[in-house]
Amino acid sequence: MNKPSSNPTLQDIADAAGVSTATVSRVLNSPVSVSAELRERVEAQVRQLGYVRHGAARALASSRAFAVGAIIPTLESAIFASGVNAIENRLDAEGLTLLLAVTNYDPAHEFRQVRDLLERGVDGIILVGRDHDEDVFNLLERQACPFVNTWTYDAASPHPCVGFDNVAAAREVTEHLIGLGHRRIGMIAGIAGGNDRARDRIAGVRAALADAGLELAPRDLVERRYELATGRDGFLALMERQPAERPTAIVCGNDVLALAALIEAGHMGLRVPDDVSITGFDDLPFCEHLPPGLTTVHVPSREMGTIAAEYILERIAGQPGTPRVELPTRLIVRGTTSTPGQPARR
Amino acid sequence: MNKPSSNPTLQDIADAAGVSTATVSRVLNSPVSVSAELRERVEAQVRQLGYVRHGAARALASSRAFAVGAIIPTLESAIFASGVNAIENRLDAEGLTLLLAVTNYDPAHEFRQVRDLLERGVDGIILVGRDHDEDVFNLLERQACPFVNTWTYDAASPHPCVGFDNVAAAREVTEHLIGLGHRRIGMIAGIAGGNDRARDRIAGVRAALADAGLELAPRDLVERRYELATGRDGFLALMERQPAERPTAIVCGNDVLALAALIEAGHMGLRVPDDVSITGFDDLPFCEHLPPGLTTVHVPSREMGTIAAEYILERIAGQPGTPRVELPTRLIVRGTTSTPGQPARR
DNA sequence: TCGATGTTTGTAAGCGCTTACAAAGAATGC
DNA sequence: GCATTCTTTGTAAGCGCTTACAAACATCGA
Repeated sequence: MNKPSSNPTLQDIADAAGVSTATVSRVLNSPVSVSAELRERVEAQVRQLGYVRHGAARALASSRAFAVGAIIPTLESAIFASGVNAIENRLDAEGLTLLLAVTNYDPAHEFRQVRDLLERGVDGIILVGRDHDEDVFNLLERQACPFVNTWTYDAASPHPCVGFDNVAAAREVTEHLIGLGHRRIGMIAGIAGGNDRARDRIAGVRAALADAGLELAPRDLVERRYELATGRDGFLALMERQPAERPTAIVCGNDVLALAALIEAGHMGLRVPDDVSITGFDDLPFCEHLPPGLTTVHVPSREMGTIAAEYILERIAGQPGTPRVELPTRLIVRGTTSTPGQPARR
Repeated sequence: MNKPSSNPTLQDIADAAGVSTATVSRVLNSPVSVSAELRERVEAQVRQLGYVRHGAARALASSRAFAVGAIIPTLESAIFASGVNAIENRLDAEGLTLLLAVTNYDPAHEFRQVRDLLERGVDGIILVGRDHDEDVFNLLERQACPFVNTWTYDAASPHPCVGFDNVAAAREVTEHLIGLGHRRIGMIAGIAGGNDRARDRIAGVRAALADAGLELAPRDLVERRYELATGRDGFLALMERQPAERPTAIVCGNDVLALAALIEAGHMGLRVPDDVSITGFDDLPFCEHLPPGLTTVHVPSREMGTIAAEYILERIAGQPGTPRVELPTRLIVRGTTSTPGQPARR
């Protein structure tokens, strides 16, 4: 409770405990290498003086920041919540701090975030997606900073990634619809520019349709920001035609867009799935609760976060790590999809 | 494109430009104090060599980290998205980085996050709510780190805060319901322990009821985590009684709980607002889209974020700042509330 | 008992930057 | 023209820590 003029330093602890700063440093960083007696004396002083490490000095001397950065596109939805939590848990167990940054889907902002993180000396960086400014990769490589792309898996990518195959997942959803008998399928995609997940999902829908001898007509594809208002607008654009001109099923780029579609369908007086089937992507918590249950793709975010964190930890430890990990997604069929023109299955 | 053995340092730039490290430092930090000629020469080398500042060294030498930390409870909902974005924008304009951390409503975790941020030397910290571990405040004060509580306003608090009066806001919602004729009002609150916002909102409901000579019966109040599953369970607990025994209106601690209530009401075959009125809190984007429109309390998160960031900036600049700022909330009446036993107003 | 080996601790040299201070030169006033 | 002031630049001393290395001491086998 006594207040020194300023924060105590290692030296202060050392003086108070009658040891050298080296010993205090050891007590803090590798306690086993110090005799029990000194260790206790030092720890007592650390507590007594309320010592708080000086991270900058530590980072400078050790050239390790004991932190890993993660840069996610948005805080607007819960998409990244469990992934980020998993990353944090894993890092925390290793004594590392997670530094979280948000880009709001702005590449220039992402570049700045990466640079800021690098300036802070983070030991590794976790990114979302594989579409990043060329400068981002240059910087990362120039600084020899371990990094990994997540939420995407691309065997052909030159960069490490842990995620899933968005093309295959979107293909699976579409095949589900085709299997139900849908022949005219529309899509409300995310904005594809600069967003590989959005682009891959469009490609997956196209591929499935092509396999069935069908196609995604330009007028049946709209791109919208991942928001309710824009999603509703997208649904309206697709469906405000003569019934015969409309798709009978709409694949949405993510669950938010699907929710928007559901809402707008209700607004237009269309029944789901009787009049139109709707699918989402991500399997956010609300999917199972919203009647009639949103058919969607479950994404293994928690696992993805853990594995991404582990990869970075391995790289930090000087090991090569597994640079490309593919995780499975799972189609979750609920109540928003059914045979065209038929009543719901549940 | 030539690759030096390791990252260039200030010294490397200085050598390449034929100036001293002091000059390079000045070019980087206060360009105006350097002659145009030297400045250009230095900037050219900075670009040429791809120089990236060494934040730790900078922090150590200047005892400024050029970063501010923000610690939020969760990433699970969009509640903090706009507030955090606002903080980031404001800090960015000042050349500071936002370091974001998440507690998941765990006080022990919050303490560690604060300590980590302090170790990283952040120049300020923005917290959510005013309920924090005693140790958190001790640490903050001991380190003389500027901080501010947000999402709460308490004139009597010994700590700086910028936010709104949760008691008054919840009171306003309740008065709205009482005004509509409701006499038996139930509440699905957030978990009050360790969460001042949840507690204040309960107090607000109680106060409004008391003013009208009513009360919140113990059986009409349930506390639930802010999740759909738990919220639905809460609604069920309140409503699975004989009609005469049920509240006619349910005040929910936030929009997620209200959405859960809406869903569960549908599930139980209760019409909203005809059979039961429901209110939320936060005014998340979905409120206006979900039919019939959720009556809720609009929270000025963006403004709150900006003002909190500005307060911290002032404190960093050595000024006192305005330590307590109250922002207004706004009751947004939509379709989920009406006279008890009456059809919807829209 | 002695040299070899292992363990614990201390000494001190930086890590890359900022900044007080000094120095040198340019501008100014009288 | 010279003293004074202002502007620009350089010199060098740290900031608080980690860690290679050395030193001191204990342990052990032969």
